Amino acid sequence: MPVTEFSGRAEALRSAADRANGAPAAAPRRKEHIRNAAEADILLAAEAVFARVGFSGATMAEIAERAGLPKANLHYYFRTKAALYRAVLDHTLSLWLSETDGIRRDAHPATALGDYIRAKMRLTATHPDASRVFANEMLHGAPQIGAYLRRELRALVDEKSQVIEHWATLGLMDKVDARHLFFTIWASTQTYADFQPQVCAVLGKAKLTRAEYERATDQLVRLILKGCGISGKL
Amino acid sequence: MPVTEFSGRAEALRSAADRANGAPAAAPRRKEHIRNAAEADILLAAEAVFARVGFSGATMAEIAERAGLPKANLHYYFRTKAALYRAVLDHTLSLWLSETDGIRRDAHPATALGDYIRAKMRLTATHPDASRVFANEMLHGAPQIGAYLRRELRALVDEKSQVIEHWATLGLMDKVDARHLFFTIWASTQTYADFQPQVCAVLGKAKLTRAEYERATDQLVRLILKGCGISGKL
DNA sequence: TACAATTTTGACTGTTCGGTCAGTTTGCTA
DNA sequence: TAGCAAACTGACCGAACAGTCAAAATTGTA
Repeated sequence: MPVTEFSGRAEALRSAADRANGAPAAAPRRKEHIRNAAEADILLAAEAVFARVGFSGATMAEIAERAGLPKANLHYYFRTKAALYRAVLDHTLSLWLSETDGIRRDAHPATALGDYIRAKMRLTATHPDASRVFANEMLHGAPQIGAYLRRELRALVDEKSQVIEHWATLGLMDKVDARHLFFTIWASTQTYADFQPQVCAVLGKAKLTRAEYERATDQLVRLILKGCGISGKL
Repeated sequence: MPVTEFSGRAEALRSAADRANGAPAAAPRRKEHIRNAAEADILLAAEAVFARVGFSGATMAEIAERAGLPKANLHYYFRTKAALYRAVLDHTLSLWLSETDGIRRDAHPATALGDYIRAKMRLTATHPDASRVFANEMLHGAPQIGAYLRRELRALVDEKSQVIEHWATLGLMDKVDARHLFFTIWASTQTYADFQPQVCAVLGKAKLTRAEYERATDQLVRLILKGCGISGKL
């Protein structure tokens, strides 16, 4: 679900570059795999570079080198650096959204919230660069995705907050401010990507191992469930 | 306690620019107020600009304009953009450190941790730009302050973690991984500065009010104390 | 007041980087 | 295989920017 799109029609037929650009008109179906492959390579390289040095710090030359093609070719697929950045952000946001599905009235908060935290942590572990690009955008005032946050994200959180309040009225958990609870969950999970140097320094490790992630996840789930007064199961 | 310093002698006599630079030799004591005032202005302006657009995005021209002096004058006080950035970071870190004083063996975890969280949140509310500059540095791999993290910060956290483990053996709280608990506290508080656009968007507010900060603080203190099995008081 | 050191400043420079363009190559179709 | 559109590329350009410099102004002091 790209942020920068307003219609929604025939989306599958248009490429990420099309969406981000305005772009060189529809390709005759067959050659699309070339486009798709090239775009995927570029997006991956761009994500890594944007994550490490931010938007202004990134150079098209470095992204090109990392993607293994000449700079001019980058500009063939993505007209401007800004367009490429938007495409990376769009790609990232589509990852972020789908995780809240388990938060439904008929679920039990222990499993629903526990699974949500676990899923969020897994995403952080598997896509740290995506997390960092997102964090960077946020840090700089969210100029690109501010509208998306106020629309889609806010609506989603409103809906899920009602579910949580419902659980509270059923006595399944304490009355909490659900929105601030989300902030806490998001922050506590993403910090393992965004602040990785700090985490590694304090733990005295060169990198975060699978085991360390599990340790962090277990403790966080326990802390938050207990903190919200959610008992073991059922 | 500046990070980039190794000696420690006669520190009060040397200015921030000296420390960051290598610098134009000691001034004859008397005129120092000019230096200090200018440096303070510049650091304030630089913090704001670095926070908004990051290191690479910031221009010396913009910082100069914001500080109300010509660009060349900036370079008189801080030789390079990198030196200025370091000075801002140093200034920020000195804020960050002193907050853990209340975490001592003879304190009760309810007050010690509660006060710590409250202090951290207050710092976030009063110095959001400092938080953002720090976050930015972290996000980009902490090239400047990595050594500091591995030395001072790690030692500090090791020490405080022992205190928390001690509390657990006394039965005052659950056995938790103290280091991960710190990560959670840091992330959950700083998110109100670093991810402010997201927070505001979800809450449907243009800016975070004093009341909203208090609401967030109260909930976070309650959540974490209860989550760690720390009972009301005494 | 004369002087020396510090501070201030506008003008200038070399470099880096986003973006363009004209021309070539490649892949598909008839 | 001819023809055409898409994909690719090296060379180039102009703007933005960090950093320099030489000279002027200010400040403290003897």
